Amino acid sequence: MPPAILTREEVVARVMSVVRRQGYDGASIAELSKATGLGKSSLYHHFPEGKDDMVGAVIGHLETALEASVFAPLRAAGDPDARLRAMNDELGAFYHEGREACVLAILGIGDASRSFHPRIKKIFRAWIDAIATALRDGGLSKHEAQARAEDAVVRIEGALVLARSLGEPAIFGRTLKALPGDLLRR
Amino acid sequence: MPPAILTREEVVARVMSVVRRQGYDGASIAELSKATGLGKSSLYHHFPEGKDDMVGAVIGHLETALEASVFAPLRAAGDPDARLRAMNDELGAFYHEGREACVLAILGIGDASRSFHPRIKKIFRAWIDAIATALRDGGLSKHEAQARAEDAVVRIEGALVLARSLGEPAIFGRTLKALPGDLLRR
DNA sequence: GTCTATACGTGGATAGAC
DNA sequence: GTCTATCCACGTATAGAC
Repeated sequence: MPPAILTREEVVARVMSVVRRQGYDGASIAELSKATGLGKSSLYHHFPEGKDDMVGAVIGHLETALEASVFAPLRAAGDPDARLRAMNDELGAFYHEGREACVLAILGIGDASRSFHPRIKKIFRAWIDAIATALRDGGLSKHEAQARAEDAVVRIEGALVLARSLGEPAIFGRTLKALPGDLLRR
Repeated sequence: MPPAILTREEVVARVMSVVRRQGYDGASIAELSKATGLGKSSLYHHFPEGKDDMVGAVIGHLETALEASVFAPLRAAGDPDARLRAMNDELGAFYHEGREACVLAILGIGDASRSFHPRIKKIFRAWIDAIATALRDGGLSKHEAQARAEDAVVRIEGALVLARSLGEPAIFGRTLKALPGDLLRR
């Protein structure tokens, strides 16, 4: 196979796609090889520590991608309601309007991938804090902003679970749509 | 090993416990054997179709247990607020106050256990419908009751995801506590 | 950087004695 | 109903040629 058709980013994206659907244990090296178009040995060349390395790269991607496209805009200046709606747009795309599961949830729920929990935890914390910042700018008290931000992530994650479990992606869209108003209500 | 120390129910409960923590693919037969105290062959004696049979029994248990302890009480006569609080009590115990993950979510999110999706779906639907019944009795319109009931399950599942991902079981308790008031608000 | 070939453990599942 | 022993496929990972 010709060298380097895919960039590392694209490879990581495809690994993520498999982990999303199959979970950590279900994402076999053979599957990842097929999904990336790289032979097993090529995968090990790029990720010397093996599977943990591959999944770790996925988390690394999430850390930077979510920070750039979701968290930073939530903390930036501007109308809080608009910032929340911008988050919704990014999430809608990221989760394919509710058709794709959340890697954070898949890795966060189980004991299997416990070594990743600290990083998963940090991402969720950063997300909650970023939403809370927007809500404070919307005039809510520090305490109320934190509580509602937590509830926001709860609802987003829950909507993804239910959307996939029921085979009704629309649940995710409905949940997102209600968020800005509910969160900023006084 | 002496015969029949555990009833079938207890065996199924232990299988559930492993699936909850390890997921479908992560729950190996060896692990299930250890958790139940039954040798591999004994497990296959009780569940001739193998792993799918074991997990299927877990779902069967959930179907009857949730119906009896959660759904039926939600639909029964009585004060709607009290019925919702009774649900909370059951859920608190069932999920060990947020320390245990939801088997329905674990099996519902991924593609691995796709054959179980129809049954998972039915359970979630029954849950939403039962909550909606309580909310209609609380004076909400059919449409509003259905929408809020869906949101209730969204929040419960999301709270379980976040509680485990953050290692903060208390998130689950807080979410449950807010539910009855939020759902019945006019 | 990619490949083929392979090592070695563990996966799910079965045979057959007791 | 339980056990020991075993089967074979597939899991992760590595060796070494190109």
